[in-house]
Amino acid sequence: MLTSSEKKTLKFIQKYCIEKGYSPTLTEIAKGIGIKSKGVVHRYTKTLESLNLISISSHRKRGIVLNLEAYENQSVAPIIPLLGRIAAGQPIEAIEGREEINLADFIMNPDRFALQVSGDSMIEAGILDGDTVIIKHQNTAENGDIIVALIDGLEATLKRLKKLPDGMILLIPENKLMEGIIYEAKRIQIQGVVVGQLRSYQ
Amino acid sequence: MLTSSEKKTLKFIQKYCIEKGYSPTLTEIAKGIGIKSKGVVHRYTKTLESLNLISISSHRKRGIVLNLEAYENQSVAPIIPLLGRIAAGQPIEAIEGREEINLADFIMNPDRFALQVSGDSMIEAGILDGDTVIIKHQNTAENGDIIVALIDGLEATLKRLKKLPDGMILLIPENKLMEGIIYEAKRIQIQGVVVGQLRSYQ
DNA sequence: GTTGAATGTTCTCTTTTTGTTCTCTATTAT
DNA sequence: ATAATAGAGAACAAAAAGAGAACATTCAAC
Repeated sequence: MLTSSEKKTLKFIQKYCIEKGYSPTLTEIAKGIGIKSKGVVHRYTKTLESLNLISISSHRKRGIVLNLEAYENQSVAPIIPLLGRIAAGQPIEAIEGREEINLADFIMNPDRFALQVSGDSMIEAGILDGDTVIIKHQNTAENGDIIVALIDGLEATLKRLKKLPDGMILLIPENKLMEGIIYEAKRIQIQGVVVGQLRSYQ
Repeated sequence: MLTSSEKKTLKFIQKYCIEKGYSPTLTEIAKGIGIKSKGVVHRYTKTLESLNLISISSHRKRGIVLNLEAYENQSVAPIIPLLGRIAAGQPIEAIEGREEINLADFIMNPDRFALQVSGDSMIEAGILDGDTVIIKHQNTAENGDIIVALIDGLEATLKRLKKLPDGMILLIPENKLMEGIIYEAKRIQIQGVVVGQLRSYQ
């Protein structure tokens, strides 16, 4: 098990390598984790090396290499490091306060369930064929929510909700090729609201 | 059988480990369960150890490790039920075999990290401004992969990769309003490949 | 090549934090 | 009354964190 300083050191190295494409010097690490002694940093990196988390080319400057395979057991939690914000044409920008993203917080909750999306009707909302959407089970929704609606108790569909002033309900697909359809409110039963979406590229 | 204080202690340790990825100190536990004496906490952890619920590395700081048994009754796994497939105009179709989706399987793995996306350059690939992408850290990629590329060791960007026959590299944004740019291979450093994407609507 | 600044390595020392072991007291249930 | 459970807190042991000096090696500029 790593001590907290060692963990801090590893995180700093990881982040630095991702952002810059080369590894930091001991002094840079020291500054990065808020201490003054590079000797101490050397001790930490040696520990990380002995745990096979990094490799060090002896005496080489910026000679640290991340061992990408070896991050197991580091965290039991569904937590992945959130390194920052990426945009075209700029270095990766740090996001203050948030250093990791907890998938459990992000999506999990008792009243949630997942649905796999089939079809292209929500493509312009960034929900593609094959994506998984996380639904919060509830019977009401606000204008603009993306909902799972049951039409006539029979057909289920994923659409954006708009309540019309005359009490009718408009279900809008997010696809230029398709048109929204207006229903009497009593024909529509709201099954849940989309609270998350995820996609795997593997 | 556990006393209520011991139970409280175990729960706190479990929660702490899940959230932080490392174990709490005795003082942190004391504070967490609302008492002042770390000596008392030590007694509780010793009991938990004797019941094989946790393991303690003697004298090590943050040396507590959860034992698997302590885990299972806790339903800690990041699992949400996967109810089926939804498409416009049909009842929700059950997916056989898969009844739940494990976020850990889905996205987590040792060498992953997350980046928050800023900008619209990948909008037609369903990656919107503000989404989080899960990156697998690797230095090579295949044609068609969406990659984090470092240009000239300076600018970081998220683009689709195309290796041209003449050894040049084309980075393609997924946005009709933007154009791909061709670079010499040596200017481009691949930092990772997008393996997942997620979005929260909350 | 030679040189010098930058960087990595190896020490020793001190301080701080944390774990361990006690003893003492209070409360509660049987 | 007795035993079990809670808790406070002191005293000490050990680990971890950190400073910093001294030296070795690289590497780029000359």
